[in-house]
Amino acid sequence: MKVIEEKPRIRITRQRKVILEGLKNSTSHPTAGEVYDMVRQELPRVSLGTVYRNLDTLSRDGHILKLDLDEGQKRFDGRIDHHYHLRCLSCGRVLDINLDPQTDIVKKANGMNNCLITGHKLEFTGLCPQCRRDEESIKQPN
Amino acid sequence: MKVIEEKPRIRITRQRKVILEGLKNSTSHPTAGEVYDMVRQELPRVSLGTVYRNLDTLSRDGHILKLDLDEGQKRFDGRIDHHYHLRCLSCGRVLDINLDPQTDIVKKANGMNNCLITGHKLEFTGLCPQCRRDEESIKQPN
DNA sequence: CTGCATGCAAACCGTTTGCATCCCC
DNA sequence: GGGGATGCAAACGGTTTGCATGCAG
Repeated sequence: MKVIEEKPRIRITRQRKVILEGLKNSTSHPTAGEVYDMVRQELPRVSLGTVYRNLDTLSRDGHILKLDLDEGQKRFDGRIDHHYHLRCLSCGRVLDINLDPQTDIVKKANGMNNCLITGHKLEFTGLCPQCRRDEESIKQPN
Repeated sequence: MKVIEEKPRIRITRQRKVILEGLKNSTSHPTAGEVYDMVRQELPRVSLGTVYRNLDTLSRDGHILKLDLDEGQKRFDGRIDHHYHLRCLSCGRVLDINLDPQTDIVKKANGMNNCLITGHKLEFTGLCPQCRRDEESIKQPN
């Protein structure tokens, strides 16, 4: 994961290393608070402000993604290629949806209203595999 | 959409009437604070709490939409059919995008990951017509 | 050794809520 | 008249920020 070395602007601190590696090794799309908890296990004296500042810096420099899904707080993603998410309405979990970026939609939308569309975000809602299974087993017990 | 008649639960107060009519006659997707300002012109003694409570009630009952786009605060929409939005990266304005709901995408995504997708939200980003024009006139002055 | 990054705590901002009063039905 | 709705103000939760100190380069 030679993400940081290529951008000399950012100073590599222990806090940053832990945050970035934590996110790269996770698919859980944690909130800032959850990242804070994670980092604290390795660096107990880290401050929440530092976590916020670094999540900001790292996302601004393109090392991570800052996700703003339909809930109060933001989430962070170590996977930075353009992809979509599902938010489970039952448990709140956020999962990746492996659907190729739908550039044709952007093309379709781009003609309308004389706008110039440069990006898009697609958020799915529904049930994650676990909750789906749970729900089905309630309705149809063996 | 006989939404109101079937739900006698909501009491029709002056505050609610002003909020709802204001939203129905607008396409600007105002924030709660902007709705507050609008209502205050008619009911100067209205409280911000009341505005929040009513925006909540009205959206919960399906009379308006609560939008959570990628910015700090939520916006509200008097148009309740499923449609998409563009957020202008230059001026922050939010506009409707008249693109039919892309149900085929949901179908495509639904097979993956064993999820059960029940809804989706599509947010475009780019330049609104005004800002697009402004930008072009800067680059290519006559 | 320089100045960006940190820890700490206070501030911030959008939103929610408790309570006494009001007013719609 | 009764109970939901209001105004007011305080509280809340996530996030940001000012400042003195620390540490990476």
